[in-house]
Amino acid sequence: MSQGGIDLDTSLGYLLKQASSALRAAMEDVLRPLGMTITHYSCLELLSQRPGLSGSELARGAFVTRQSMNVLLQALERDGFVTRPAEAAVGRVLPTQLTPSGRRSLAQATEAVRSVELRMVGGLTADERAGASRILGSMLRSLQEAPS
Amino acid sequence: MSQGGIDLDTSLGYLLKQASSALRAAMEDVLRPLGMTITHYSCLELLSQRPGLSGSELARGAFVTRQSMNVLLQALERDGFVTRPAEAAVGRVLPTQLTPSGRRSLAQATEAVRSVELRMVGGLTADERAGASRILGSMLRSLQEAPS
DNA sequence: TGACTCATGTCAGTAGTCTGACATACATTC
DNA sequence: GAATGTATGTCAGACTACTGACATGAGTCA
Repeated sequence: MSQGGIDLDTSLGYLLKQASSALRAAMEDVLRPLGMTITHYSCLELLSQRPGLSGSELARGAFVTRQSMNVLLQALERDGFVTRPAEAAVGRVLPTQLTPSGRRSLAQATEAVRSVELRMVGGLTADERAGASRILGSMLRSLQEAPS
Repeated sequence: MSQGGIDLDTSLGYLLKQASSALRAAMEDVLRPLGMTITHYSCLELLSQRPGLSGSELARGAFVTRQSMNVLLQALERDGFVTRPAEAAVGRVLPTQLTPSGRRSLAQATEAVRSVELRMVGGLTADERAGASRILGSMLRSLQEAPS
């Protein structure tokens, strides 16, 4: 039987949460002037790199439920940033595409987010960045395994 | 002028978000059977290690607003997990304490969360854990600096 | 002392996300 | 072919955490 709690000063989990929270706050700060939320930006960025993604796939990529993504997609479609076919060609999947307007909107946001990411890794060497990538990947895979 | 978006496959920011999201999901999975949310657990764990913290300090430690923490504290007080003086001894600060009941409730949650953290760092060597701590700390400090 | 700034606790309203539910379409299995 | 399981899109309601706002108390400085 272990004694005592989890030492927050040395816990990797708590540090991970701190870093992630700071990143989220920094991204919100630069996206707010553009009238964009993080989920909003994530959706456009995903569509830019993987055109034709379905709503469910976008939801997984942006770390929200497909219901939440659906609400966002309807707004983005209404505002002319994305297009979806009225009916599914196969199954129920509705492949989504960026419009030119959506691409323009994304371009500003990408620059803003890039500046945040550059600031975040600014103090790291190339080796440290590679190490961070490898270690975070290992932590991610371990967490995704079946719980003991 | 930079061209193209942010490559999600190599972005440290996206990887950080993935890892944090997986950690959150894993913690929710083990805390749900105990009828506890992450914020709920975080509040108790903070109080265990730093008795007498104010609501605002707890909010910062748990990464929520002081308004949200206030709602939670009122519920925890009502249910007998924490106690707060009816009036502030100095300023407006209401120092919060765990009750024995709160301590018992926390003990189970701590074990559950510890198992998640152990699984997360299970594939890492001691050197890698130290490296992760140093690198995440650097990223956190960089993000907390004034925006360029 | 008085003006100013800052931090805290709290109330109210709002926005974003979640859970629950249902219908539909494909894949797998017997 | 029928049954089952899995994945998707969507609607509705509930909930969580947020922003905005206000009052109060302490510290700072002229």
